[in-house]
Amino acid sequence: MKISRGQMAENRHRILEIASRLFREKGFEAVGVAEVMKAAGLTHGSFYGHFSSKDDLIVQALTQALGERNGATLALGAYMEEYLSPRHRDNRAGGCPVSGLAADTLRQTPEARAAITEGVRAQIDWMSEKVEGPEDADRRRRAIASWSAMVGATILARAMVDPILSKEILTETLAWIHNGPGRPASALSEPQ
Amino acid sequence: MKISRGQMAENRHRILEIASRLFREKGFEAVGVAEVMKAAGLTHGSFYGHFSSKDDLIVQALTQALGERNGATLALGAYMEEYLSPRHRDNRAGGCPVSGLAADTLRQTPEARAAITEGVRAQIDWMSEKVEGPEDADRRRRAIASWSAMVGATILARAMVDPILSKEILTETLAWIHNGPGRPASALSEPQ
DNA sequence: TGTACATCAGTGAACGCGCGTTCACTGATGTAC
DNA sequence: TGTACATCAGTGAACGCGCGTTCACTGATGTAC
Repeated sequence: MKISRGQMAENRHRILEIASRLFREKGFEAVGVAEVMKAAGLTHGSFYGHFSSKDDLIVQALTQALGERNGATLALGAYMEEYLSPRHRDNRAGGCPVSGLAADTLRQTPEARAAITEGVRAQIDWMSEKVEGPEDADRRRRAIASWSAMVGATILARAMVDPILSKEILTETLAWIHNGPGRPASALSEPQ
Repeated sequence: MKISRGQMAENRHRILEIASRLFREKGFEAVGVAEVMKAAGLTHGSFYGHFSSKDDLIVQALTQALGERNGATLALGAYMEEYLSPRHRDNRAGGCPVSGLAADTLRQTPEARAAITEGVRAQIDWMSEKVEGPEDADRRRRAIASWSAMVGATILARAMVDPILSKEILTETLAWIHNGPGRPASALSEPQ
């Protein structure tokens, strides 16, 4: 049956929210259209009233997730600590879509890759402004390298079966990007 | 028809080699058993004479790829330059299985995750020996952070649709991990 | 060394299943009067 | 404001397809004598 326009907009928003979380948790390929719609409390048939295809949903969900910019209000140091915490490592569904989906997106449509490209560009620009350094080029370099390390460490820490190695990757990467070489790890606050 | 024992061992080796390349190129989920067997010049039916399941193939192929340790004979600096080169970025099928498959492996069986865990552990140990630093703990920290940055930068550079941003991620990450902060990028040799 | 036969790697058709997508239908919404 | 009807979001069965896996069969290999 037909529903109100406001209800329909709400439904679309809920589908995107749920799809975004499921994609981050399981990857694009492992999540089905029917699974998303069921989790949104709808049947799979109405999916194509909202989106033209699963690829379309992927682009929309990715764009929305990238636009939310979770911890962007934090200071850079606090943001890095949160990003490289066990909490973020263990929160794939609600975590950063770049570390959760960058490797998956690489094999998706050009539209999806374009979405994550702009997300990464915005992230690097934002970090470049916040990071310390004598010149713009130094700050941008440090932002790019730190961001690469944050994404890589998160992906590696999530893949490890050994919790000690997993935690070590997070802690040592944080110490390196945040404090630079030479500062002892014990001087850092230990999250969790 | 039956074939000789030597032929069978050759076939098994060829299946693993091809599977390893296809997995790195397309991901575990996007590569089918039939596709692997066809690429190996066999029919899909004989697959289960070599492996107990697709999950078993994934573990075997991952273990073999991780064991090959491509550039481990290079000096660390040359290894980093090669790793963060456009050549390695564009050579997914023949490239490092960690940057190619770590994000995929996270959602695989515990056996596959255990395989990549040991690969990462060996990589960190190897880099810790080669890296410069006053104490063991400093060297290990630098190895972990550099490795995280190499994996993250490779994944990000592969996902970008903008070739300038993609190259910048590689170049700036290399400059940071290899030379430390402050050294101008222009002082680096430019691969390709 | 030569022969007879058991072994078994590979073949190819078939299976059950879940996927993305389509479509005739339903009935509440929103609008024309 | 009240009524009649066109619109269209959602429903649920159905589709074609490719997947991982199974299995009866084939015929070259390897072995017992």
